[in-house]
Amino acid sequence: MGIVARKEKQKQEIRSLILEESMKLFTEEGFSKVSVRKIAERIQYSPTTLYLYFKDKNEILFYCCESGFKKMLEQNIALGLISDPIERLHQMGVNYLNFGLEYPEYYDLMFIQEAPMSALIDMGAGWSSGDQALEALKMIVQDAMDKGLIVPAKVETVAMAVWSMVHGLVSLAIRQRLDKLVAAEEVENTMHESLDWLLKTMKKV
Amino acid sequence: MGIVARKEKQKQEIRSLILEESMKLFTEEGFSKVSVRKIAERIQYSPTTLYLYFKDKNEILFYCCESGFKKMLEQNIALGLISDPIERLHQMGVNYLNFGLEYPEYYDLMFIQEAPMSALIDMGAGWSSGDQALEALKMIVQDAMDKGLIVPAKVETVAMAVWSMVHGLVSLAIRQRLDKLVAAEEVENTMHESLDWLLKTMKKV
DNA sequence: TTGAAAACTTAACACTGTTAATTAAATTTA
DNA sequence: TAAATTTAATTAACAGTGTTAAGTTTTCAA
Repeated sequence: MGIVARKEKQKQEIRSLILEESMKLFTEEGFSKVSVRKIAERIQYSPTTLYLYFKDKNEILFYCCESGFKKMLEQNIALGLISDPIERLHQMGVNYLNFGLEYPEYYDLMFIQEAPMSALIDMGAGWSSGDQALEALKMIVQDAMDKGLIVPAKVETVAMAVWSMVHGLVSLAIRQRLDKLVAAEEVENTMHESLDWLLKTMKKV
Repeated sequence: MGIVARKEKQKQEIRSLILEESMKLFTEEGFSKVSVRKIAERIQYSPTTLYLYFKDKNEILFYCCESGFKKMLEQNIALGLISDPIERLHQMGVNYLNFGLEYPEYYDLMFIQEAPMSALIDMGAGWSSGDQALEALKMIVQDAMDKGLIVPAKVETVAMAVWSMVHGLVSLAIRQRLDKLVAAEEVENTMHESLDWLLKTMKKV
């Protein structure tokens, strides 16, 4: 059975090759410029070969997305060191903003485009990495409430509010909408001020 | 000079015809399905004729966007009747959520897609209708601060926070992300709860 | 009625995702 | 080892996209 294992390994290697090159194309040329043909050309295969390894383009995008989440979660490992829930939540928000502004193409894919979600539905799979991040958020909120740092409310409600706000900030920024509210060079600063404002405001006095 | 005026009028009529049919296509088939060829077919013109009336597709989308803003602003005329700034802000938020959930394709175009913004930059024009809505938001926030109903802060910071949150709610909902946090049938409800939570939280005690 | 200007269309380019049919390579069987 | 079978990859094609250049038809003034 060694031969069948090797074949499987080779198959996985080509899959990774496709995904790696896709993600390079991503960061280099942006979401809208990534095409099946371009990916194929880069890995020196015919475009249709990709369909032997992935159902369609959406599925490729989905897996790129997954790897974006890993990238994002890495930034959050240092968070455990912060004991104060509000401070931890704040740092989580700062990380979120920074990730979005530093890797806008990834962010676009992970939270704005519908392609990866369509793939997810087609595959009948779960949003494992995304769920993990949301679970972390809910736990912090719960923790803050348990310690009486914020006014009690439904955890999902508060988590949704916080997530929506940071997502709103990043997505409006990425899509050039925030510079309609403040001068372009002040956008990033004001984004952080808005986040600070939220956390200060929700903190029980 | 009557003849030149009539010609101009005819030209405007075809422009409107293009835009109207584009918007129908929009609400009927969704943003991603709108193509130059489909619009052309519907108005019984050749696809290339559209380029005699608009620079490119983005410009068409931009004007559709503008009309979306008009639709949105209409919902807000009754707002003037509410004297309490917080209550007014709340109702404005509710309207925003409702608009986004009722006309997701319009919302997509107005706040998520980058096409209309690219057109705006190409045209060197202003975001007149969008600016108007943002101005209204800032004024309410300022009013609330003047009346001592919320903690003083930079108006732009608070306005950005509020806008980002409602935009975050709508855009995450539209892109099927919120049902990762709450069951699909509870999404709309929880969205409103999150908005309520924000306004209750930011209200000075 | 002729000639210029305006309005519109046809043909084409360079792309896109995707499928069916075909060829080439690797592996198993006789 | 040679033939048969399975697997892997490719070519050709379809139906669609936005957009430009060149050609045609229509409109209107001299």
